Amino acid sequence: MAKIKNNINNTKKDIVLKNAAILFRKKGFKATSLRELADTMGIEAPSLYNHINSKAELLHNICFGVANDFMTNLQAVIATKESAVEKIAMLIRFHILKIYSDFDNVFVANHEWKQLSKKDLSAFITQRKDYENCVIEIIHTGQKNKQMKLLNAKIMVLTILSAVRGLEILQSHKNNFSLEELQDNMVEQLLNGIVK
Amino acid sequence: MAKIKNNINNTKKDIVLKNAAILFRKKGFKATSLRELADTMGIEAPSLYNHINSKAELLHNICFGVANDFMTNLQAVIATKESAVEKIAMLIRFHILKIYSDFDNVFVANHEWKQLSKKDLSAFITQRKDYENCVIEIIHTGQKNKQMKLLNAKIMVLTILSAVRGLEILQSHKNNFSLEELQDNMVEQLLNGIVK
DNA sequence: CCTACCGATCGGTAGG
DNA sequence: CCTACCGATCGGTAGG
Repeated sequence: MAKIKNNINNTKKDIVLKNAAILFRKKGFKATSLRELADTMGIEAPSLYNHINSKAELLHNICFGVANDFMTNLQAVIATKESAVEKIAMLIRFHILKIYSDFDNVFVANHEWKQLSKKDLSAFITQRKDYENCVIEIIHTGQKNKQMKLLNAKIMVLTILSAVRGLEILQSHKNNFSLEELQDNMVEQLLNGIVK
Repeated sequence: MAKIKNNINNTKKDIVLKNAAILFRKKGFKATSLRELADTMGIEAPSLYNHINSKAELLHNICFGVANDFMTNLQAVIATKESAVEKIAMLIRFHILKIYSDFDNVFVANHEWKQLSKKDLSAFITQRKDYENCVIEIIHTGQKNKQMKLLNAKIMVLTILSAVRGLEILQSHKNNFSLEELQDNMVEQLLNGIVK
């Protein structure tokens, strides 16, 4: 009988990936052993190799999975007819949505990518750079259209991405405010500031 | 002859700490071995123990050193007679100054603190929480004085601290803009936004 | 999916 | 500051 794959976590490999993301997020990639990971599934460490090829592969799948999600969304946002300001708002909202709904994977991609293998690492950095350059382009458009201030566009993007990527404290605050409240407040602050 | 200690990097322990910060920043705490660290000084690993007591002690000193710097500055800022808005601007400027002038230590404190020993970890988290609560208090004052918008104060602080703490990409951009430009742009964006 | 086990590497100690 | 070495743990393999 052939196994039916779908996008929900149900293959064994998906479960391994999900549990790996949780452990990598809590303890870090290097500090997580495959024995611990196997423990979360009630199996022995060598049995993991029926589902994966290496520990590095787990981090690879998590980091590039997240990176692809963001890149896909970015391209969809760029393709819309919205204004530059609205596009930036959409990006901020998506970052917060993702970290809210897919916390472990996003956190690991944001904090553990340095542990990727040498080859993966350079590909990941390139993808990040591409992402940032696309956002800078949006800002440039907004500045040409006189929608946005003539601040340094690189710094503007660094600030926005740094703010949305670094929301590590979120988990403990998750009960304090809803997704919408977080999105609305952060979009308002990053676009229009906090001073009256 | 007694050794004369001063605040500049010149005792052997200071050199160990400085080199440790560089390695921890580049590779992560767990991924850095004491043998590598010893290599940077041209000595063998066991010789490190003439200057330190454990690997954990290195991370402890880095993280709490940075945390104390920020806490000291925060108290100085709070003690001034400046407005709430100006106080927040001062905090943002200090964060950027520190990450600019003391990059390795600040980066490690921001990204590797989860690897602290259990006891250190809870103390560090408490100190962070205290810091955030103090900043929230400043925001509340600004809101009461009608200087600041009535956005969620916790989210405002999370956003500001996330933005200044996550400036990891800074090192590669260090030649692209000066400290003052980075400070001015980020203060303007975080306080007044990027939309005209 | 298991048991048995490997070579490598780790933080750290003993003793000088 | 060194050499010699330790027990523990790691990612991963062999073989069933």
